[in-house]
Amino acid sequence: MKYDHKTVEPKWQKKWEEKGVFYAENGSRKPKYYALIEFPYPSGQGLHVGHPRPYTALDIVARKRRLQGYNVLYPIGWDAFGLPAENYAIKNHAHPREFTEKNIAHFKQQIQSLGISFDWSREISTIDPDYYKWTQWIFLQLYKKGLAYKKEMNVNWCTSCKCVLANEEVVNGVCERCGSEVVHKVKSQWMLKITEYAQRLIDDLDLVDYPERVKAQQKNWIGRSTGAEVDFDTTAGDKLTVYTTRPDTLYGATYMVISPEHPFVEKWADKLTNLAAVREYQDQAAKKSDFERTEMAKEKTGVRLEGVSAINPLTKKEIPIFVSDYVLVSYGTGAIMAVPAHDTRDWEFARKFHLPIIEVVKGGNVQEEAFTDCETGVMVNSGILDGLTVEEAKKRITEHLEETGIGHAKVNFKLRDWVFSRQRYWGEPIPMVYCEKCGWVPLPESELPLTLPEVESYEPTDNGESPLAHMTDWVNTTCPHCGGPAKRETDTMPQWAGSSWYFLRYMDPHNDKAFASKEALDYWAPVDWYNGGMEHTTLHLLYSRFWYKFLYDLGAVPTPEPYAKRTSHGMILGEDGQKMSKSRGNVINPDDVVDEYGADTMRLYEMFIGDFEKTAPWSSAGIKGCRRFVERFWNLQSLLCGEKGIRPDVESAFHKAIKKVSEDTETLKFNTAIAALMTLMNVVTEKGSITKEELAVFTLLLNPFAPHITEEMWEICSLGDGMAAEQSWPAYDEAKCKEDTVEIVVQVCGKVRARLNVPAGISKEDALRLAKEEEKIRGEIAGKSVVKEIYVPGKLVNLVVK
RNA sequence: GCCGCUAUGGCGGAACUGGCAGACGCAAGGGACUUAAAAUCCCUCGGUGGAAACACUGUACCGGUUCGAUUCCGGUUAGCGGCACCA
Repeated sequence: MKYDHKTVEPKWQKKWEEKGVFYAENGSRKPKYYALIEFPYPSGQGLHVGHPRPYTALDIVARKRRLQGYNVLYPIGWDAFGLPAENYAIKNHAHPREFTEKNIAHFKQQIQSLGISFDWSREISTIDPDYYKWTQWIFLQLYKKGLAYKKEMNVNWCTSCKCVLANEEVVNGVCERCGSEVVHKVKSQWMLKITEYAQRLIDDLDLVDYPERVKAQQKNWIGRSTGAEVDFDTTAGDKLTVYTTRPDTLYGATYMVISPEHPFVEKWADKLTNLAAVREYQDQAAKKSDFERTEMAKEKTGVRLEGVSAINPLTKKEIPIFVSDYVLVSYGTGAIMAVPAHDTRDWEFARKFHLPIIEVVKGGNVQEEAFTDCETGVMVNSGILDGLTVEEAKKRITEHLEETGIGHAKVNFKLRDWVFSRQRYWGEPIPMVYCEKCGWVPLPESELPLTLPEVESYEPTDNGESPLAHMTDWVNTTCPHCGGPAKRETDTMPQWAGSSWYFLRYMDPHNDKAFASKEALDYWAPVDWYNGGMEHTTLHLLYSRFWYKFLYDLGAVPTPEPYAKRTSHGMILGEDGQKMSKSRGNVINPDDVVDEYGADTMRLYEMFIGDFEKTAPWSSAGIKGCRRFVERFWNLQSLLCGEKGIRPDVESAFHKAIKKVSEDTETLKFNTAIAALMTLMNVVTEKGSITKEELAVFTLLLNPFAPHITEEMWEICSLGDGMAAEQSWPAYDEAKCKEDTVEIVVQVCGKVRARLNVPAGISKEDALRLAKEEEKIRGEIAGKSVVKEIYVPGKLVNLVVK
């Protein structure tokens, strides 16, 4: 009796859809459960075998929750704006929308063939004007609260995409997407003040259940540090303010450095006797790309500002000021006090420029290398601080700075504001208008959505303007404020905009009065379980937490954090252990797998492949093993016998399996859950028969993993009323998970010497007595004295002899 | 350099809270069925010695704690991910 997945799988997919079994209900009185996967970007390549891994994992959770009586929301949509569609459009003179919609249709058909229990009635797409109306609406709220602003700034510019990038999108000095060189350009950009939320984005990680590595990465990225700002007097008269995390080393500051972009260079121009050399250095620094700047990091460079010097506020000594690109304009005050004895970079610089190195923390040899240890040292050469530990000195000096007005304690973050404009067509238009008289004016909310106009050319311009800039009819408008002539913003939003709030739209996707109703938000928020890739930790995950917190402050959402629990899946590699790619020729197409083995086998295999959180190589032999399991399950119907109920000799096997599967599906251990089902299969086939009740339990346990074959089994064996998907999750009895007799191990001095079969509840005394009576053990302990007896209930006896 | 993580058979991987290392699956070898093959079923399967019972040994490496360590502690090595001149 061969199992034919090609007729069974489409049959059930159709039935589920017709009956709407997976539709979530708003306003239900049942407890809710919201499971979420990252909505895909519908690329031209179609579905990858990596996609079904997280989809199946949360599908198992969602299906199990439904069987447990929850009203489950498990939605999907499309993150459909994005560069590939625009590039395709440029190349083929087609509209990016057509291309994207074709891809969506393809993705949808592929995903539906996997039997994932998504609620398709809530499908959304970020390119839908009814959707991006609310993306624009949120932007307007940010603007109204002063969290969106336009600023001339030095931005990352991808030379190939001809577009600015957020800091998060620059990886090793090149464009994250295309790998091309990234250079600096001064441009006027819309910015979002994510820095305003830096502290809360760290603090509220305590409220959520995320993997430690995700929390650590976000904290790292936000980069909080504590220290002090200190004012140094200069011979030019101006105070030069620096930020330092080591105010304790202030007595050791022997020179200062400002970044090449620091405004004081301009301010002091007429006082500098070597202005030409300084200008030359600034020009060189400006020309360097991020990549070059990182490469050059090995060798320190710089120029002294001749004609101006600073005064160390504690030692009152005059110290030189340098300009060097090892100081970044964007962090702290763009200027530092250099303490070569206790900072590696300052030490290198001091060595190169023959500057004095003064030890202020004892413990190392500062002529050999910088001593940066904060734990062991004691302060020296430091006036009021002498004899204190570093920690004490930090506290003492900060008090002193505040008393004398020289400085104050200060917290700094590495996190930068979010560059929000893109010089591209295929994104949400930014709903802002520029009026000569009124400046930037937001579009009235009643005019949303501001839709994308049809253009003829999608080619971005070399001067850095969006293709929309050519659309004079669209660009020229009237000022909503004064009614005079005005121009629209022609930059669009980044792809991260639509994905920063999509999970809220699923709660109430057809609402035209609000992004979601209060009732829907109160019922569904927060997301109970959100699974997604590690690569989004400092991008999407951080951005969406920021937007959600902003909405929380507006009173628009009910909880401080959007996602109660976050997990991450590992990638699926090619059979050769390499990342799948066309050029390596190791790509597995999910359509082929579904066609040959069926969706159930594919799902089981992707869950059985290994630790869910780790990468795992595809194995075509491995998937055959899962197909074998599916067929063995199918053949259980031939073992059906006339007996009733769950029979005593297999009862504990069933209860153990229910327990194991129930628990493991909650902790991402899908591989061992399936192993438990395989073990149960071995027990049943060994026994050679199965009752209807036993088969019903088996079928329900397997249902979340392999939904199609289990529905078919449920139906043809008449295992109960309705569909398998409409039943209740099997319950186990802890007492019945235990066997009547257990095998305990008898060790002598920690080495296994015998095994005993004893009744499960045996007492310590009986176990020890039986162990000592055992033939083998008697021999081992004869003539020796037992100095210690250890008994671990139901597991082992250990006799320590001398 | 900093932060986080990992290391177990031929392979993917199990092992609760310190208690039988290698569950489950794959591959391999042997056998049954078959004219043959596929499929299916049965047996073996970390290493060394042994016909076998069994013994010794074994979870990257060195050391420690413990009756007992894959698990805890200290150190080393290798690999993965993130950040990186952030003062």
